[in-house]
Amino acid sequence: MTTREEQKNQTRSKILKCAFEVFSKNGFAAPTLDIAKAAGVSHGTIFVHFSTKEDLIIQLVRNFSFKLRSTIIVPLSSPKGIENFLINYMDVIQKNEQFYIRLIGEKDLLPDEARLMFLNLQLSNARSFATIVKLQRNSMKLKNIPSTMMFNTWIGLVHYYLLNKDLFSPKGSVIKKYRDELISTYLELIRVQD
Amino acid sequence: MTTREEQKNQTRSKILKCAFEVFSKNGFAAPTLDIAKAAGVSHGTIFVHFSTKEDLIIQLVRNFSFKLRSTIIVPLSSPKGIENFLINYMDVIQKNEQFYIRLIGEKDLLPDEARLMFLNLQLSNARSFATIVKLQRNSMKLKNIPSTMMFNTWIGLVHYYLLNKDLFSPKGSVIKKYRDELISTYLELIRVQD
Amino acid sequence: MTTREEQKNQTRSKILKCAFEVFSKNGFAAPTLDIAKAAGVSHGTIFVHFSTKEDLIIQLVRNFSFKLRSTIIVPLSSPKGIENFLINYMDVIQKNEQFYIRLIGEKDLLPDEARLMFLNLQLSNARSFATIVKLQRNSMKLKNIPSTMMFNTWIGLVHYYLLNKDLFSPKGSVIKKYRDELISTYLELIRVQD
Amino acid sequence: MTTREEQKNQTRSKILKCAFEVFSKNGFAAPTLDIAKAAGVSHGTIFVHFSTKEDLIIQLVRNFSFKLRSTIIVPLSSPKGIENFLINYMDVIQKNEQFYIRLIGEKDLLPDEARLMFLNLQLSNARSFATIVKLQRNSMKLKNIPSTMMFNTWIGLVHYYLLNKDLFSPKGSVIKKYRDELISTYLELIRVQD
DNA sequence: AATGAATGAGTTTTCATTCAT
DNA sequence: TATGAATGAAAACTCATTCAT
Repeated sequence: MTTREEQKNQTRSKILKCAFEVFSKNGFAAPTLDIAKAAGVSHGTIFVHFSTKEDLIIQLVRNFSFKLRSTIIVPLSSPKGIENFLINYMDVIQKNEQFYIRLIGEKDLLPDEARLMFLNLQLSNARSFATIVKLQRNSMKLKNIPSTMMFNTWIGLVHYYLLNKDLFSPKGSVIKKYRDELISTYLELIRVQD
Repeated sequence: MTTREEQKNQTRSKILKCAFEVFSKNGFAAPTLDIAKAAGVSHGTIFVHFSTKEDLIIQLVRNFSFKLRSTIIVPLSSPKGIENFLINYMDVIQKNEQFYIRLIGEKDLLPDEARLMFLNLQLSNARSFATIVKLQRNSMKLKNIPSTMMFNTWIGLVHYYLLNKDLFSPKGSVIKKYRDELISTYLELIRVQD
Repeated sequence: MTTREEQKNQTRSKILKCAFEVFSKNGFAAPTLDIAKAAGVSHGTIFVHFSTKEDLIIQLVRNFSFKLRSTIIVPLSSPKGIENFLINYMDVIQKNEQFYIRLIGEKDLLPDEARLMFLNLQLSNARSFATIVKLQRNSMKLKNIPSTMMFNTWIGLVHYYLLNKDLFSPKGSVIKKYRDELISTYLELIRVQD
Repeated sequence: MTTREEQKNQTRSKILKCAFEVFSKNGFAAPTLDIAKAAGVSHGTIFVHFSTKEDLIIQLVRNFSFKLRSTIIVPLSSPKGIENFLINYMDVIQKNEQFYIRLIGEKDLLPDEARLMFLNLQLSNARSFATIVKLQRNSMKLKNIPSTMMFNTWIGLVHYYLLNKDLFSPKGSVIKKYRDELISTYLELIRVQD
């Protein structure tokens, strides 16, 4: 890679990084000029690397999905498979809580392609979860509920807390504050009591 | 009421009705001009009846909260109290599904006053639910989970389906399609199995 | 005059009175709606009595000019003619200080006709003053200066204080505060010292 | 300075110049769109260079005050100090007569900052004048009048002519037409005659 | 005569995007 | 490749004036 190309990549990365931060903080309606300022590049430079604001968002969501996908561990045959999955899931989200909140909260502002990618990520997670649940049914008596529903209940609960962060945890991370309570509640719910 | 007043009220109602529809369809960022067009009045007329766009939204949310409040029945001492509450809850939401979705999905675009009103409505519902749950514990064995968490799980699940309506039910009402499944799943989860 | 006509006149007077007050307080750019509210009549009523806002202002200035004209006394053959004129002039202005300030300060917002009327008033005053000066020259040694200039110096000084009321007397009347100082300064200036 | 910067400065200057002309001609209530048209730039361009209309006015008044300040000469120890000051004062005003008239006539439309700057300029001039008067008292017998009053009489007279330009000199410059008469009248007034 | 709801042209400001340098 | 000045299409809101009642 030539020096020129390297520098180009660096600029591009810088923009992506700063866009991530600006959008996390101010939402996807934040002006592209703010991103340029944050990245220390000119306004026009953004459009050298990304044809439109939509394109920038798409790349951002693509990277984000990829990162999440590669971070979410699916502990297939563990006896505590579900719990481990949930713990890991929470940790992953917590690391990019603000951006994740924007993603689920401003879904309708996203370009179609970005929305689809994020959707696919969730579907993929749902499938992973379903697999784990299936395996876990052996070692743990679970409520007789379709695994889709099981996942949706979980993700619904988590998203509810995330979207109402200002209510539940205005200052710090919601996930950090409620992680354990959410997990234990959920596990309690899906378990058949003896 | 004189004819003049009637006509004024009609215009006001027409604007409110059309604003409700336009916001339901396009979100709260929809231009006031679109509402004027939909209502068949001039742009200026909107500001004769509502001092600002924010004011219009506040009135809209006020009416909506009031309607919901007066429609949500709280069947205190029924043996099927929880189930009846949930059925009723779903029916009420279903009637204004689109607007409800905008309300929870574009929370951050709302004027403070509107956000607070809607928040209070949800808190009020949470309290009603808690009361019912307490009573129901006698006639039905329930999971040993704080009633707040019980409500949040329910509302999280429902909101998740609403916010992902395009995924679950792109054409018709999500609630109509999933009402029974959501209720039965939820009841199954909170019940202690024998 | 029939009762009907009486009432009509009353409404008209009420509007004129309130317009005078509103314009005094907020300037001629004040909305006609504010005047209607102050007068306790409907917005449309204003345009029943005055075809346009300009027309209303014209009537207002006409009345005002008339009132001033009839209040300004021209003490022709007094030995203290000039001084008496100045004292009276100040008193007359002071009674409607705010409106007078608007008139000289927002001259360019006035309809042509109104501007002309107010101009004529000032010309008439200038002529009166010239006459007095001529008579006074007998009993008092005055600077050898054209009487037009004498008047303009006086009115310039007074208007300067009026237009900078916020500087000279932000709370109460400027004229009240500076009347004596302005008069004595002026008299000192025009007198030939021995 | 690069070509780019030069061009930017040119646009900025062009806007300032045209704003100066448009405001001079139509007053500060003139629409920003008119300025854009006069400058041959798009409406948005104005707001690239000036964050708000108020900001534009502030810059304009700042430049104007600066120009006036640097042009007004204070001939301290001259035997004809006062006369020279007045001549120079008139010349300076004459160069930007229209704008100066708007400034004193639409004072209340100005942003606070602009009003303050122009006020300070006048105060500064008043102080200069006071100094000159003090020195001149040696070489010329002057009326026994506070120097503040001396300045106010002068500026009152000049402003009166300026504000009534349409009366005194509808076509050309008032100052040009009346400069000498105003100065000689004023000098005659403040002098003690022997 | 009085009402007051409705009109619509006019105003400032924002911001993604373009393009000459 | 990067720059950043310039663009122009919105968007919310104001207010004198009209007209059916």
